[in-house]
Amino acid sequence: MRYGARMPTAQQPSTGRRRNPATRAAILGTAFDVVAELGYARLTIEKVAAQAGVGKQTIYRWWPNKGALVLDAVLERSLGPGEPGDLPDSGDLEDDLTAVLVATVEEFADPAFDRALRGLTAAIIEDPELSQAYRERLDEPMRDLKRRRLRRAQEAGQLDADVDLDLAVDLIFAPVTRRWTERSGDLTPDGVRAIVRGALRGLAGSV
Amino acid sequence: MRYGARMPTAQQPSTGRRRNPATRAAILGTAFDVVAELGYARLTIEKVAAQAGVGKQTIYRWWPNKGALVLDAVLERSLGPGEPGDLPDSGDLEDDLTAVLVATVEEFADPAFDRALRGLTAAIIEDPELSQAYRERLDEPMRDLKRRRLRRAQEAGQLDADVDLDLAVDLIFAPVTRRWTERSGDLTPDGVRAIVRGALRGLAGSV
DNA sequence: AGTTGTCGAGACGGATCGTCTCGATAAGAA
DNA sequence: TTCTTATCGAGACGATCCGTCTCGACAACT
Repeated sequence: MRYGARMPTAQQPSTGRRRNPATRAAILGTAFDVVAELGYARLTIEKVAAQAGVGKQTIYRWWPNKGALVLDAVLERSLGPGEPGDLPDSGDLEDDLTAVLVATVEEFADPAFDRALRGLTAAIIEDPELSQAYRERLDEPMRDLKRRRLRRAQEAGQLDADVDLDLAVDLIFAPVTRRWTERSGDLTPDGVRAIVRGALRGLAGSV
Repeated sequence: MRYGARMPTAQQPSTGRRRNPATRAAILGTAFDVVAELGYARLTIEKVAAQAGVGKQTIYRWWPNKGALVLDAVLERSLGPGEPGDLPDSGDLEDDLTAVLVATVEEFADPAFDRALRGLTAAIIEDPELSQAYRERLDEPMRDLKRRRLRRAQEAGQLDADVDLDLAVDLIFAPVTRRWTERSGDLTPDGVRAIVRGALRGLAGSV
């Protein structure tokens, strides 16, 4: 299964009827709704097709499987048309990172978004190709924003100059993701701030 | 679906034929093999039953669904009969944590174990009840070992006395899990050591 | 000897899979 | 315009798997 070859964004051939953007939008919108309501395991192509008022073949023509469909659905819905802007930069790194993570946790609190993202995550874990597509289209762009904010912090002298930025991103953001996926651990604003503070100051800072 | 009520460890009634432990073992062993070969999505109860030489009903009698079956299969195979011993304590916290994480990464390198654990993780993300069972039977016991090691480090003055141990566990272990699930990031011994060092010293340690 | 629960086997109706074909339609090419 | 090509909705198809149910054999305790 190759992603990117017959993906929904494949280029048009020179002749023939063109793809209907409204159909694409209806499919992705319905796919998001279904995964948000039933989760990934109980999402079926037939259900999406019927609920979107679309033939099954129309879905199979553009997406190789459930995972690719859900990835596009989540991308379309969560990111929307706008370019992702930079992370906040108030001058206080700890405050800014906490704000970003609190906003993330608030998104998880929306049951529809929570279930949709869980569905996508479950699909990604088992499918290396989908995982790569996710990385390139969602994770890596977000990571880039985080790295940029951290680099500014280094320039401002708020972060050690020699720390690897990918390590820093993982240290700060991975604990929140873990608490979310495993449904255990403190995800309140205070708990999130403690993670940021711990990552910045270190667990053995005063010894 | 209630886990723990008709789980495989339910107590025997006073009379009637007893459950065959060999049958249970055959089912769990086959379930592990199947999820290790095909992954969770393509594992079916029918396949496990046929391959284990067992009636479908025998599986449905003891496990409510795929997820519960795979959880037991992984628990049985990975933990085995022995009690999980304590984490190493050489006196050097950084070395010990690095060793534990390197061992974890080496387990991920076994394709069978990798796929089985991915299958279980995918199931857990979408099923709150299964996630709770996983937490109680696998995650929390492991977490306890980690907390104990960290507490000894506090007593030895190698860790700040006021840090929350659950926060510490997440900071140290979550980054490795993230790199594994998303298949991106440095999982070499050096990369793992960098995570431990970063968590202990902090990203803004010398500013 | 009687009771009770487990076991392997497989039938069952239903859901969904992914492929295939159909007739209608739209858009560029000749 | 006319022809060619691709998309669209609809649904038939054989296949797999779901979860439930029933059967006859068997084992363990009363």
